[in-house]
Amino acid sequence: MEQDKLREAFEDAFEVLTQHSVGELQYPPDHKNHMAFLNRYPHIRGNYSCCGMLPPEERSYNWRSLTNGSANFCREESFHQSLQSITGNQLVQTSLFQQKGGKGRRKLRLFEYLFESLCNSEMESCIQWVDKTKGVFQYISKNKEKLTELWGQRKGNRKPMTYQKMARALRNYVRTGEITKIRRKLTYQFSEAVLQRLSPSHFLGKDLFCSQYGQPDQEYLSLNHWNANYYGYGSY
DNA sequence: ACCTTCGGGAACATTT
DNA sequence: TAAATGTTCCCGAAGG
Repeated sequence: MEQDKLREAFEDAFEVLTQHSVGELQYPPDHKNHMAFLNRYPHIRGNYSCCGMLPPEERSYNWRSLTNGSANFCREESFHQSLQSITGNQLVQTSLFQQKGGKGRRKLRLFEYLFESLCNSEMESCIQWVDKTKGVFQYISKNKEKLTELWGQRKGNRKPMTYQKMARALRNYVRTGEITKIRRKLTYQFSEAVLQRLSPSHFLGKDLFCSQYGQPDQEYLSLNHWNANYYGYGSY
């Protein structure tokens, strides 16, 4: 009984944490890891509301829930403060290159794959940060096809993925506001809401979003304001 | 002129 | 079944 509760608590905590990271998810295989995890992050105790996540049965992965979730996440000061002890890398490494078996597994999305690649030093020759804090990144012209081919393989596409096709998918992101195109060759920018989801630690210390004085609805305004500046990257 | 990059329409496929 | 999320193909434009 006690073990079941502990296990549930861990699963909640792990999911909460990894939902704000990137990639496909997997529960660790044994209970030792559960315990080690909880000991390492005792502030995360399997409360979905601690970062605005819905319980699994209510959760949907559309854009609206993503932005709402990140807004709620930013309102939770205690969780915000707790995360200060976790680096972006730690968050990423918790779930990168992993798969969640069993319930609720979802597809890896392209922007998650891009973020994952940006955090992977082995992909530096293919894609790099231009301004990590603002989520601006750039494909490396010479090797970008390697990155796209790996994406295609990972998705198990019928035909090889190309930059042309990946860029087409990115333009869909531009339409939905998840990514903006920077007026610079091969350069894009994650939207702030996407960045918050992928790596909340990006925003630690940014009073723009996590201020205790901030109003929840302001996120959308600030998001627009933030994106409105994207033409200003001509100096890069 | 050529190549690369960009932008979008449209049909189609897969997953949730 | 419908919606979400790409994937694939195509065409034309812009810029170096």
